[in-house]
Amino acid sequence: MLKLSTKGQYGVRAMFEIASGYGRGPITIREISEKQDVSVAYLEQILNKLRKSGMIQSVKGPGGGYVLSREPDRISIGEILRELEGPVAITSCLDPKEGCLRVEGCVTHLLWKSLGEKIEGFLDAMTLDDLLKGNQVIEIKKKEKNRQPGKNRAALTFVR
Amino acid sequence: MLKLSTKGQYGVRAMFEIASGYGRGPITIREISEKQDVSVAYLEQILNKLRKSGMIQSVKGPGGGYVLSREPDRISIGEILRELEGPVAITSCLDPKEGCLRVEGCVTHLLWKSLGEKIEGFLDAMTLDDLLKGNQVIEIKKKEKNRQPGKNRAALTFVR
DNA sequence: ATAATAGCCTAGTAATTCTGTCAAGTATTA
DNA sequence: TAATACTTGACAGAATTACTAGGCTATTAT
Repeated sequence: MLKLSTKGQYGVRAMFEIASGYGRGPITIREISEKQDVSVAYLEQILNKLRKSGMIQSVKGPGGGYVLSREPDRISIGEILRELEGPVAITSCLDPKEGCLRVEGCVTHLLWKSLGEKIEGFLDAMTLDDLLKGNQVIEIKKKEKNRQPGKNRAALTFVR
Repeated sequence: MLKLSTKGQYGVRAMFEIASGYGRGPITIREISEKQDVSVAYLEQILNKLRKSGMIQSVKGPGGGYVLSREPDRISIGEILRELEGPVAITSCLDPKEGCLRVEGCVTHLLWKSLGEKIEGFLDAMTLDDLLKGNQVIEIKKKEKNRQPGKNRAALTFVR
Protein backbone atom coordinates (compact mmCIF):
# COMPACT_ATOMS: atom_id res chain seq x y z
CA MET A 1 0.00 0.00 0.00
CA LEU A 2 0.93 3.66 -0.43
CA LYS A 3 3.19 3.05 -3.37
CA LEU A 4 5.14 5.78 -5.04
CA SER A 5 5.07 5.71 -8.86
CA THR A 6 8.27 5.12 -10.75
CA LYS A 7 8.08 8.67 -12.01
CA GLY A 8 8.58 9.99 -8.51
CA GLN A 9 11.32 7.52 -7.71
CA TYR A 10 13.21 8.16 -10.94
CA GLY A 11 12.75 11.86 -10.43
CA VAL A 12 14.44 11.81 -7.06
CA ARG A 13 17.24 9.62 -8.38
CA ALA A 14 17.76 11.91 -11.35
CA MET A 15 17.85 14.93 -9.06
CA PHE A 16 20.37 13.12 -6.93
CA GLU A 17 22.63 12.66 -9.93
CA ILE A 18 22.32 16.30 -10.92
CA ALA A 19 22.99 17.34 -7.36
CA SER A 20 26.04 15.14 -7.11
CA GLY A 21 27.57 17.12 -9.95
CA TYR A 22 26.66 20.45 -8.39
CA GLY A 23 29.36 23.01 -9.10
CA ARG A 24 30.97 20.93 -11.82
CA GLY A 25 28.91 21.85 -14.86
CA PRO A 26 25.83 20.34 -16.49
CA ILE A 27 25.00 16.68 -16.55
CA THR A 28 23.42 15.22 -19.65
CA ILE A 29 20.32 13.12 -19.71
CA ARG A 30 22.40 10.35 -21.19
CA GLU A 31 24.65 10.29 -18.15
CA ILE A 32 21.73 10.18 -15.76
CA SER A 33 20.16 7.49 -17.86
CA GLU A 34 23.26 5.33 -17.68
CA LYS A 35 23.97 5.85 -14.02
CA GLN A 36 20.41 5.38 -12.88
CA ASP A 37 19.33 2.88 -15.51
CA VAL A 38 16.27 4.76 -16.75
CA SER A 39 15.51 5.36 -20.42
CA VAL A 40 16.45 8.71 -21.91
CA ALA A 41 12.97 9.23 -23.31
CA TYR A 42 11.33 8.75 -19.94
CA LEU A 43 13.82 10.96 -18.19
CA GLU A 44 13.08 13.70 -20.68
CA GLN A 45 9.48 13.78 -19.53
CA ILE A 46 10.44 13.83 -15.91
CA LEU A 47 13.17 16.45 -16.14
CA ASN A 48 10.96 18.63 -18.27
CA LYS A 49 8.42 18.86 -15.48
CA LEU A 50 11.09 19.60 -12.94
CA ARG A 51 12.64 22.24 -15.15
CA LYS A 52 9.34 24.03 -15.55
CA SER A 53 8.95 24.21 -11.81
CA GLY A 54 12.29 26.02 -11.69
CA MET A 55 14.38 23.72 -9.53
CA ILE A 56 16.68 22.76 -12.39
CA GLN A 57 17.75 24.53 -15.53
CA SER A 58 18.88 23.18 -18.87
CA VAL A 59 21.80 24.24 -21.00
CA LYS A 60 21.50 23.51 -24.67
CA GLY A 61 24.10 22.70 -27.26
CA PRO A 62 27.28 20.63 -27.00
CA GLY A 63 28.53 20.49 -23.44
CA GLY A 64 25.04 21.19 -22.23
CA GLY A 65 22.81 19.32 -19.85
CA TYR A 66 21.07 20.01 -16.56
CA VAL A 67 22.10 21.99 -13.47
CA LEU A 68 20.46 22.65 -10.15
CA SER A 69 18.99 26.14 -9.82
CA ARG A 70 19.62 26.20 -6.08
CA GLU A 71 21.99 24.60 -3.61
CA PRO A 72 21.25 20.95 -2.81
CA ASP A 73 20.26 21.81 0.73
CA ARG A 74 17.51 24.07 -0.55
CA ILE A 75 15.73 21.48 -2.64
CA SER A 76 13.56 19.08 -0.70
CA ILE A 77 12.42 15.64 -1.71
CA GLY A 78 8.88 16.76 -1.03
CA GLU A 79 9.18 19.52 -3.58
CA ILE A 80 10.40 17.10 -6.24
CA LEU A 81 7.66 14.60 -5.59
CA ARG A 82 4.90 17.18 -5.43
CA GLU A 83 5.96 18.48 -8.80
CA LEU A 84 5.88 15.04 -10.37
CA GLU A 85 2.94 13.46 -8.60
CA GLY A 86 0.91 16.20 -7.06
CA PRO A 87 0.37 16.73 -3.35
CA VAL A 88 0.13 13.91 -0.85
CA ALA A 89 -3.51 12.91 -1.01
CA ILE A 90 -4.11 9.68 0.84
CA THR A 91 -7.78 9.92 -0.03
CA SER A 92 -9.49 11.86 -2.79
CA CYS A 93 -11.33 13.60 0.02
CA LEU A 94 -8.13 15.38 0.89
CA ASP A 95 -7.25 16.41 -2.61
CA PRO A 96 -7.30 20.21 -2.57
CA LYS A 97 -9.52 20.09 -5.63
CA GLU A 98 -12.34 18.28 -3.89
CA GLY A 99 -13.91 18.57 -0.48
CA CYS A 100 -15.13 15.91 1.90
CA LEU A 101 -18.88 15.86 2.01
CA ARG A 102 -19.44 12.91 4.28
CA VAL A 103 -20.18 14.20 7.73
CA GLU A 104 -19.88 10.78 9.30
CA GLY A 105 -16.59 10.31 7.49
CA CYS A 106 -15.01 13.12 9.43
CA VAL A 107 -13.33 10.76 11.83
CA THR A 108 -11.35 8.96 9.19
CA HIS A 109 -10.94 12.25 7.39
CA LEU A 110 -8.95 13.54 10.34
CA LEU A 111 -6.94 10.34 10.41
CA TRP A 112 -5.87 10.60 6.79
CA LYS A 113 -5.26 14.27 7.09
CA SER A 114 -2.87 13.94 9.97
CA LEU A 115 -1.08 11.05 8.32
CA GLY A 116 -0.69 13.14 5.17
CA GLU A 117 0.74 16.00 7.16
CA LYS A 118 3.24 13.72 8.84
CA ILE A 119 4.39 12.42 5.49
CA GLU A 120 4.71 15.85 3.96
CA GLY A 121 6.62 17.05 6.98
CA PHE A 122 9.09 14.25 6.57
CA LEU A 123 9.54 14.76 2.85
CA ASP A 124 9.86 18.50 3.11
CA ALA A 125 12.50 18.22 5.79
CA MET A 126 14.64 15.91 3.68
CA THR A 127 16.85 17.60 1.08
CA LEU A 128 19.08 16.52 -1.75
CA ASP A 129 22.01 17.49 0.42
CA ASP A 130 20.94 14.95 3.01
CA LEU A 131 20.97 12.33 0.32
CA LEU A 132 24.42 13.41 -0.83
CA LYS A 133 25.77 13.23 2.68
CA GLY A 134 24.22 9.87 3.24
CA ASN A 135 25.93 8.75 0.12
CA GLN A 136 29.32 10.03 1.17
CA VAL A 137 29.16 7.95 4.29
CA ILE A 138 28.64 4.92 2.18
CA GLU A 139 31.35 5.96 -0.27
CA ILE A 140 33.89 6.25 2.51
CA LYS A 141 32.99 2.81 3.69
CA LYS A 142 33.49 1.50 0.19
CA LYS A 143 36.81 3.34 -0.13
CA GLU A 144 35.57 5.33 -3.09
CA LYS A 145 37.97 5.77 -5.95
CA ASN A 146 39.59 9.21 -5.73
CA ARG A 147 37.53 11.67 -7.71
CA GLN A 148 39.56 13.59 -10.27
CA PRO A 149 39.42 17.25 -9.35
CA GLY A 150 40.11 18.70 -12.82
CA LYS A 151 37.87 21.05 -14.71
CA ASN A 152 35.61 22.33 -12.00
CA ARG A 153 33.65 25.00 -13.78
CA ALA A 154 31.74 27.30 -11.50
CA ALA A 155 28.10 26.40 -11.05
CA LEU A 156 26.94 29.93 -11.55
CA THR A 157 28.18 29.86 -15.12
CA PHE A 158 25.23 27.66 -15.93
CA VAL A 159 22.59 29.43 -14.03
CA ARG A 160 21.09 32.28 -15.92
CA MET B 1 0.83 10.88 -4.56
CA LEU B 2 0.75 8.06 -2.05
CA LYS B 3 -2.91 7.33 -2.51
CA LEU B 4 -4.75 4.71 -0.56
CA SER B 5 -7.08 2.51 -2.61
CA THR B 6 -10.80 2.66 -1.94
CA LYS B 7 -10.57 -0.86 -0.61
CA GLY B 8 -8.46 0.28 2.28
CA GLN B 9 -10.57 3.33 2.94
CA TYR B 10 -13.83 1.41 2.84
CA GLY B 11 -12.29 -1.28 4.99
CA VAL B 12 -11.46 1.17 7.75
CA ARG B 13 -14.88 2.78 7.54
CA ALA B 14 -16.58 -0.61 7.67
CA MET B 15 -14.53 -1.58 10.67
CA PHE B 16 -15.48 1.68 12.29
CA GLU B 17 -19.15 0.81 11.87
CA ILE B 18 -18.66 -2.64 13.30
CA ALA B 19 -16.67 -1.19 16.18
CA SER B 20 -19.30 1.40 16.92
CA GLY B 21 -21.75 -1.41 17.58
CA TYR B 22 -19.31 -3.31 19.77
CA GLY B 23 -21.17 -5.05 22.58
CA ARG B 24 -24.54 -4.62 20.97
CA GLY B 25 -24.68 -7.61 18.63
CA PRO B 26 -23.79 -8.16 14.98
CA ILE B 27 -24.09 -5.56 12.28
CA THR B 28 -25.18 -6.64 8.83
CA ILE B 29 -23.40 -5.80 5.62
CA ARG B 30 -26.53 -4.02 4.53
CA GLU B 31 -26.37 -1.65 7.48
CA ILE B 32 -22.72 -0.87 6.84
CA SER B 33 -23.51 -0.40 3.19
CA GLU B 34 -26.20 2.13 3.94
CA LYS B 35 -24.31 4.06 6.56
CA GLN B 36 -21.07 4.19 4.66
CA ASP B 37 -22.50 4.32 1.18
CA VAL B 38 -20.56 1.40 -0.27
CA SER B 39 -22.14 -1.42 -2.28
CA VAL B 40 -22.99 -4.65 -0.48
CA ALA B 41 -21.13 -6.74 -3.05
CA TYR B 42 -17.95 -4.78 -2.64
CA LEU B 43 -18.17 -4.84 1.12
CA GLU B 44 -18.50 -8.59 1.01
CA GLN B 45 -15.10 -8.87 -0.60
CA ILE B 46 -13.54 -6.54 1.88
CA LEU B 47 -15.09 -8.04 5.00
CA ASN B 48 -14.27 -11.50 3.78
CA LYS B 49 -10.59 -10.69 3.79
CA LEU B 50 -10.80 -9.12 7.21
CA ARG B 51 -12.72 -12.08 8.55
CA LYS B 52 -10.09 -14.52 7.30
CA SER B 53 -7.43 -12.56 9.13
CA GLY B 54 -9.37 -13.07 12.34
CA MET B 55 -10.12 -9.52 13.42
CA ILE B 56 -13.84 -9.89 12.83
CA GLN B 57 -16.21 -12.83 12.92
CA SER B 58 -19.42 -13.48 11.08
CA VAL B 59 -22.73 -14.83 12.32
CA LYS B 60 -24.91 -16.43 9.71
CA GLY B 61 -28.66 -16.56 9.46
CA PRO B 62 -31.33 -14.10 10.52
CA GLY B 63 -30.08 -11.67 13.15
CA GLY B 64 -26.55 -12.35 11.96
CA GLY B 65 -23.86 -10.04 10.73
CA TYR B 66 -20.36 -9.12 11.80
CA VAL B 67 -18.74 -8.59 15.18
CA LEU B 68 -15.26 -7.56 16.29
CA SER B 69 -13.15 -10.43 17.59
CA ARG B 70 -11.24 -8.14 19.93
CA GLU B 71 -11.84 -4.87 21.74
CA PRO B 72 -11.66 -1.78 19.56
CA ASP B 73 -8.49 -0.61 21.28
CA ARG B 74 -6.71 -3.78 20.24
CA ILE B 75 -7.32 -3.43 16.52
CA SER B 76 -5.08 -0.96 14.75
CA ILE B 77 -5.68 0.83 11.49
CA GLY B 78 -2.35 -0.51 10.29
CA GLU B 79 -3.53 -4.05 10.79
CA ILE B 80 -6.67 -3.43 8.76
CA LEU B 81 -4.83 -1.79 5.91
CA ARG B 82 -2.08 -4.37 5.78
CA GLU B 83 -4.66 -7.09 5.48
CA LEU B 84 -6.39 -5.36 2.61
CA GLU B 85 -3.50 -3.84 0.73
CA GLY B 86 -0.34 -5.53 1.87
CA PRO B 87 2.51 -3.89 3.75
CA VAL B 88 3.58 -0.32 3.23
CA ALA B 89 5.93 -0.52 0.27
CA ILE B 90 6.76 2.92 -1.04
CA THR B 91 9.03 1.34 -3.62
CA SER B 92 9.03 -2.20 -4.99
CA CYS B 93 12.57 -2.30 -3.68
CA LEU B 94 11.17 -2.44 -0.19
CA ASP B 95 8.58 -5.07 -0.83
CA PRO B 96 9.55 -7.99 1.39
CA LYS B 97 9.25 -10.22 -1.65
CA GLU B 98 11.99 -8.49 -3.58
CA GLY B 99 15.37 -7.12 -2.64
CA CYS B 100 17.12 -3.93 -3.70
CA LEU B 101 19.94 -4.74 -6.08
CA ARG B 102 21.10 -1.25 -6.96
CA VAL B 103 24.10 -0.40 -4.88
CA GLU B 104 24.03 3.25 -5.91
CA GLY B 105 20.35 3.36 -5.10
CA CYS B 106 21.01 2.69 -1.47
CA VAL B 107 20.71 6.32 -0.53
CA THR B 108 17.15 6.64 -1.69
CA HIS B 109 16.52 3.14 -0.45
CA LEU B 110 17.21 4.34 3.07
CA LEU B 111 15.00 7.34 2.52
CA TRP B 112 11.99 5.27 1.47
CA LYS B 113 12.63 2.75 4.16
CA SER B 114 12.58 5.28 6.94
CA LEU B 115 9.50 6.98 5.52
CA GLY B 116 7.77 3.63 5.36
CA GLU B 117 8.65 2.92 8.96
CA LYS B 118 7.28 6.27 10.07
CA ILE B 119 4.00 5.59 8.30
CA GLU B 120 3.65 2.11 9.72
CA GLY B 121 4.41 3.41 13.16
CA PHE B 122 1.66 5.94 12.88
CA LEU B 123 -0.90 3.48 11.54
CA ASP B 124 -0.07 0.82 14.06
CA ALA B 125 -0.43 3.23 16.93
CA MET B 126 -3.89 4.31 15.83
CA THR B 127 -6.74 2.01 16.84
CA LEU B 128 -10.44 1.75 16.16
CA ASP B 129 -11.02 2.98 19.68
CA ASP B 130 -9.21 6.19 18.86
CA LEU B 131 -11.56 6.67 15.95
CA LEU B 132 -14.56 6.01 18.14
CA LYS B 133 -13.39 8.53 20.69
CA GLY B 134 -12.68 11.09 18.05
CA ASN B 135 -16.17 10.59 16.83
CA GLN B 136 -17.69 11.10 20.25
CA VAL B 137 -16.05 14.46 20.54
CA ILE B 138 -17.68 15.49 17.34
CA GLU B 139 -21.01 14.00 18.36
CA ILE B 140 -21.06 15.99 21.57
CA LYS B 141 -20.39 19.11 19.64
CA LYS B 142 -23.23 18.33 17.31
CA LYS B 143 -25.56 17.53 20.22
CA GLU B 144 -26.08 14.01 19.01
CA LYS B 145 -29.60 12.67 19.23
CA ASN B 146 -29.94 10.46 22.30
CA ARG B 147 -29.16 6.88 21.41
CA GLN B 148 -31.85 4.42 22.40
CA PRO B 149 -30.37 2.00 24.91
CA GLY B 150 -32.76 -0.90 24.36
CA LYS B 151 -31.84 -4.45 23.38
CA ASN B 152 -28.16 -4.56 24.26
CA ARG B 153 -27.23 -8.14 23.65
CA ALA B 154 -23.86 -9.12 25.07
CA ALA B 155 -21.05 -9.14 22.59
CA LEU B 156 -19.68 -12.45 23.77
CA THR B 157 -22.79 -14.20 22.59
CA PHE B 158 -21.58 -13.71 19.08
CA VAL B 159 -17.97 -14.61 19.52
CA ARG B 160 -17.32 -18.29 19.33
C1' DA C 1 -39.55 -29.08 7.63
C1' DT C 2 -38.98 -24.96 5.23
C1' DA C 3 -38.83 -20.31 3.99
C1' DA C 4 -36.48 -16.32 4.96
C1' DT C 5 -32.25 -14.28 6.20
C1' DA C 6 -27.52 -13.52 5.95
C1' DG C 7 -23.02 -14.46 4.73
C1' DC C 8 -19.57 -17.07 1.15
C1' DC C 9 -17.23 -17.60 -3.12
C1' DT C 10 -15.72 -17.26 -7.91
C1' DA C 11 -15.58 -14.86 -12.13
C1' DG C 12 -15.57 -11.33 -15.07
C1' DT C 13 -15.11 -6.64 -16.78
C1' DA C 14 -15.05 -1.61 -17.66
C1' DA C 15 -12.38 2.22 -16.56
C1' DT C 16 -8.39 4.23 -15.19
C1' DT C 17 -3.63 4.78 -14.31
C1' DC C 18 1.01 3.59 -15.05
C1' DT C 19 5.00 3.15 -17.58
C1' DG C 20 6.93 3.91 -20.86
C1' DT C 21 8.15 4.53 -26.44
C1' DC C 22 8.23 7.21 -30.75
C1' DA C 23 8.84 10.75 -33.86
C1' DA C 24 9.32 15.15 -35.30
C1' DG C 25 10.64 19.08 -33.89
C1' DT C 26 13.64 23.55 -31.81
C1' DA C 27 17.73 25.72 -29.75
C1' DT C 28 22.69 26.24 -29.11
C1' DT C 29 27.48 26.02 -29.93
C1' DA C 30 32.10 24.17 -31.62
C1' DT D 1 26.63 24.01 -40.48
C1' DA D 2 26.99 19.72 -38.29
C1' DA D 3 26.59 17.91 -33.95
C1' DT D 4 24.64 17.90 -29.60
C1' DA D 5 20.93 18.33 -26.59
C1' DC D 6 16.55 19.62 -25.07
C1' DT D 7 11.04 19.96 -26.27
C1' DT D 8 6.65 18.42 -27.16
C1' DG D 9 2.68 15.72 -27.98
C1' DA D 10 0.71 11.53 -29.23
C1' DC D 11 0.00 7.02 -28.30
C1' DA D 12 0.00 2.14 -26.81
C1' DG D 13 0.49 -1.97 -24.00
C1' DA D 14 0.32 -3.63 -19.21
C1' DA D 15 -1.24 -3.48 -14.78
C1' DT D 16 -4.33 -2.14 -11.34
C1' DT D 17 -8.59 -0.60 -9.52
C1' DA D 18 -13.14 -0.69 -8.52
C1' DC D 19 -16.49 -2.68 -8.91
C1' DT D 20 -20.84 -6.09 -10.52
C1' DA D 21 -23.12 -10.60 -11.23
C1' DG D 22 -24.72 -14.78 -9.96
C1' DG D 23 -24.97 -18.87 -7.67
C1' DC D 24 -23.96 -21.28 -3.19
C1' DT D 25 -24.03 -22.45 1.86
C1' DA D 26 -25.29 -21.95 6.62
C1' DT D 27 -28.60 -20.65 10.28
C1' DT D 28 -32.80 -19.83 12.51
C1' DA D 29 -37.77 -18.40 13.30
C1' DT D 30 -42.05 -20.38 12.62
